[in-house]
Amino acid sequence: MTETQILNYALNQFAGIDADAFELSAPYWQRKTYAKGEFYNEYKNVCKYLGFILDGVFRTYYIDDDSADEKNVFFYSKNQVVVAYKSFVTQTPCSYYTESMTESTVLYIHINHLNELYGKSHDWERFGRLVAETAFNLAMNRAEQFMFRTPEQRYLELIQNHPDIFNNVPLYHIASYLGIQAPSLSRIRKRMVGK
Amino acid sequence: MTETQILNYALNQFAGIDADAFELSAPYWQRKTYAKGEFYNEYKNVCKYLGFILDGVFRTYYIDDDSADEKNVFFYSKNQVVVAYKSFVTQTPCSYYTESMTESTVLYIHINHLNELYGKSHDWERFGRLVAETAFNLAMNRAEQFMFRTPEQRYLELIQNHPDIFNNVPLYHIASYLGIQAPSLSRIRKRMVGK
DNA sequence: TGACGATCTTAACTTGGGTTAAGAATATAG
DNA sequence: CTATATTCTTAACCCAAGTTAAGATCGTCA
Repeated sequence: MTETQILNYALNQFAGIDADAFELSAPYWQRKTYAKGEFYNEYKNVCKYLGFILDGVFRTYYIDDDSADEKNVFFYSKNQVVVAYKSFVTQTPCSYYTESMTESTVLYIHINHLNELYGKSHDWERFGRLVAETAFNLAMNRAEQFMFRTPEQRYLELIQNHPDIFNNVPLYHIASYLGIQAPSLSRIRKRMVGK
Repeated sequence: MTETQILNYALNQFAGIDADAFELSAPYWQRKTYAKGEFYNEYKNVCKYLGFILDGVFRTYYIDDDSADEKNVFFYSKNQVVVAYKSFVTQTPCSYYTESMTESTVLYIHINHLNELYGKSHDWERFGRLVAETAFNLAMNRAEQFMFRTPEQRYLELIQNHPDIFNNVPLYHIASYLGIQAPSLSRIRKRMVGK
């Protein structure tokens, strides 16, 4: 499959974008490769693009003023959308950094073109709504992980639900995502060997 | 001001709903009072109504299978929307309970009527989008509170940003919302006296 | 393959929340 | 205005995560 076909297929799966609707969007998608550590969007920048990950893993992280260290907020991997959602929909500066953690390839579309598509087709309107719901679910899941689960439970769920991320990301980044320090994650892993 | 005028004003503030658009919706709004402890929506029920709180405080909470105790997820108070958002937009059973914590008064609208309004007016379409954004912000803020702040910081921010809630809710419910036990909140409060 | 840098684990100690149960303070109703 | 229920605080003990620094392991590239 060509990259365009992959995108077509994925958009159809995600939001029922049909061949005609995809045709409308075809001229707008651009391709970009990211080096490891390259930013998708930076702190204080307005996010103008919505990206579809063909390959690679991205993370968005927060830099704490006091503690000065990075806290991972979201991971995004292959066949997922990468976007600084709030910044993108409100076109306001972002509070986070979003960077590529590996060599990555992305197809992306500009917000103006997306807005244009919203007006042209119900399929794309539905896509917009589903991206909104996805963003909400992402945020809500994150809140629930912290409100209802222990670090150990969060760790197990990550391995279960996102082995692709677990297998491609250093443990100290996993720890940060789980809301704990690297030594704590080591202890959790050690404790679990007995089970 | 009559209750309808209050609603009209609030909808205009929130989403720029103009007089004509409000007129369209007027026949659909219903009024209901809730006794303390009465449910707005229950676990496993599909949330069919979006409510506007004229007076009172609501909470949504989660019941943990293991620990068996309630965990407060959101508070909603006067002049805010109360709705089990995910259940409402997807019309699927809710994972939470949402109940009134005080005597409350609500104006509510059925999802079918709201969908009807979306088709009839751009003002109402915008309203729908803004409710979606509000829900996202609520969830994202909650995630951020847990990812980036200590329990003490969360406590201070709650007092700062939501004194109305702080003043109308027992401390053990605040503790649950902050993700800690009541004795821990007492310790935090004691620690803070010195500052 | 050998050396360097990156990553992961471990140890020792500190800190803060969890748990349980008792008691103090506050509200509420009779 | 007392009795009762509700809410809040305190105490004592436990346990998990934070912190810091050292050492082990792993990868990579010259």
